[in-house]
Amino acid sequence: MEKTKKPSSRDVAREAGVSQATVSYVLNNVPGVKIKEETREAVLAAARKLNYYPNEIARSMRLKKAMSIGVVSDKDLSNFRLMKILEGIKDALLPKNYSITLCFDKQNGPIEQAESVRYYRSNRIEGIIFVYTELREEDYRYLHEHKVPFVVINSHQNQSLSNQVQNDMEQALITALLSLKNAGKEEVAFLGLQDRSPLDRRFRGYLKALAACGLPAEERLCMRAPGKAEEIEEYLEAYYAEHQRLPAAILCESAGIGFRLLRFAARKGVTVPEQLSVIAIGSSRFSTLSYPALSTIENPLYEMGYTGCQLLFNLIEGKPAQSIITLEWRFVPRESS
Amino acid sequence: MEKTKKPSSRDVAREAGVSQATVSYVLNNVPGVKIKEETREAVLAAARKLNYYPNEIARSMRLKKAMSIGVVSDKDLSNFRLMKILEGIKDALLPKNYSITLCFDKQNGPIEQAESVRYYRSNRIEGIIFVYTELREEDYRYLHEHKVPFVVINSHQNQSLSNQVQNDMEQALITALLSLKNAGKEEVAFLGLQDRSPLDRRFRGYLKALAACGLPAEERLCMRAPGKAEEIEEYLEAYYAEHQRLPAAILCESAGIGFRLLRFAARKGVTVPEQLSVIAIGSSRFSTLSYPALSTIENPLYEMGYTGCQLLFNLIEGKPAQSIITLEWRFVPRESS
DNA sequence: CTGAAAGCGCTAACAT
DNA sequence: ATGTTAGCGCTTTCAG
Repeated sequence: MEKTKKPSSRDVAREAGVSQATVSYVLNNVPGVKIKEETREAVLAAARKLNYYPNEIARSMRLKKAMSIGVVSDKDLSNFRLMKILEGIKDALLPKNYSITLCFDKQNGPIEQAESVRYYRSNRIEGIIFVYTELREEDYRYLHEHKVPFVVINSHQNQSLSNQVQNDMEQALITALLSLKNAGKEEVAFLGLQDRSPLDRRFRGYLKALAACGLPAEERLCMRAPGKAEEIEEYLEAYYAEHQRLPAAILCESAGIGFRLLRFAARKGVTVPEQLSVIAIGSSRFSTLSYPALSTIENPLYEMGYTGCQLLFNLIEGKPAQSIITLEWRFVPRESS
Repeated sequence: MEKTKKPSSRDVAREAGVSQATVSYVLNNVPGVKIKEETREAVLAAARKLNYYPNEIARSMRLKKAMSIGVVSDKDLSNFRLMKILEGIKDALLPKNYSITLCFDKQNGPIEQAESVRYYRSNRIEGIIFVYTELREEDYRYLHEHKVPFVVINSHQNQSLSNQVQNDMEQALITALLSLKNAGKEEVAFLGLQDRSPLDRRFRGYLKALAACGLPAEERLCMRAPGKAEEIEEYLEAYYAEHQRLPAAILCESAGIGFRLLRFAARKGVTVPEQLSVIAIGSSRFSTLSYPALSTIENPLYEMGYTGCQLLFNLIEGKPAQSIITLEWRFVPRESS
């Protein structure tokens, strides 16, 4: 692929018979600089004739702005989440002509060696959006100390840390439980994994919503499986063997777990939603494709991306801004409840 | 976020008591340039002391290399595909220290106005990877004419066009059909959409594999639904009403359609795989989460990304390279067949 | 209203 | 073995 030399603003200037400065003025519509209509036309014509497009790298260099922001995700995140969030980020970026640089941070190493942070130090990006389940506290500290503009978009964070797009699922949770209650299902269990501190918030939300709805909270209804999500069907098997039945309704910690519960119910011949109502917390592009379609409580992914990005720009531009933003989840009933 | 001025190579030079050139030499390990161990140490020490990291923008500018490639996807693509491909691209990029710039092209407009192409013209990226179901022929022409380094990664393309990572599913298809035949299912239908020229290849592959396996091809077995994927259950309803039964085995055009067929079967009380075997063409992260888990014929997404990226680099660097690469699909049996 | 000139941070001849 | 120097393509004072 031979490099056909691209014209520079200098070439355009020569072609139009003006100076380079003038070219810059008209092409950027620099405010406060008046250009005679005649010269402006000449420049535009020359640019078109030569097929000129400004070199963004040179521009970046001069302006000392990378014109790009980095987006990182820990790989465990469902792709659906990330893509939806990316769409939101992109739309927020569009009017600014910024681009998205995808970063792939290794999860284990110290954050100062993460690709995203290296990119920032090298001026390749102006800020970082972490789409993480959880950013370690030491990483927060590091980023703050080094004045790296960043925001964290997540749905699991327990504490209210700064630079964060948070979300509130309490109301949606109550709406969901109420719909169960109205359907006569007074016995609502929670199914999740034991060792998942990032998702604890969901369990606590469940407990809180239970109380708000006047529903009983019993030990038997807290189904916390040991091990990994892949093994949850074994847990259900054991639970079923012990209790000889499933609760009337089960709220699942994640969509993945919801699907597995659906699998289990189908295997056991438990009909959903007649004998068992299932609702999962979290979005999935598969929700409408399972049988029955999975009712979910969804986080506003697109909006999280959009606002997160705006937050980041406020940080980059040093504008005063509230550094924690909260968005609402919503209950989307489908066939399984 | 106040900009704490970052040190430049000049600062490092001053600190180490050497020239800027020397700094560049040691930091880049320029081949053919010998530096006294002593000075090298001094430079390294100074860099560490000042917390110096080279400004990649300036470097890009000088080198006339953007150090980034653009990746575009038409939004209809399942996210799973894209993410897997991105991982492959990333790994191919890693040793080169190139980054990924995500581009979002509008699907309808002319390609010369697409973001990816604009980024290329502006020197923000050095080449483009299109993860497209189909790139229009006029777009191919445009890209070639303007000498834009690009490759297309897709699984649907009918014709053998250049700069493409292709794939061959014939063998995998035969393996799948054979496994059906061995299970006594001699009647294998194809379920897909009518108006989907990009996916026609799959249908033709089915026909070919059928012949190769000595299986009959009947009109009744070609289930081509009108309308969109969302409406396929209605089509199945009609088909069922007309024939009073489903074929013994059905090969689905895509994973999404496979899931919908599973839904339909569950609703009708048709047991899978006993009464009906289901196999879908395409990868999905939900294959293991449906009930029963969906057997699929999967394309080598990661490898497609990886090789696609290498192909692109050959183009960028002007190396001679075969411009069409073919990778093999593979059959992954699960519970539904 | 427009031009001349400086310089962003880096690399690579070319000198020494 | 290292230093000098000249730009890369752009924006932006500062003059005119």
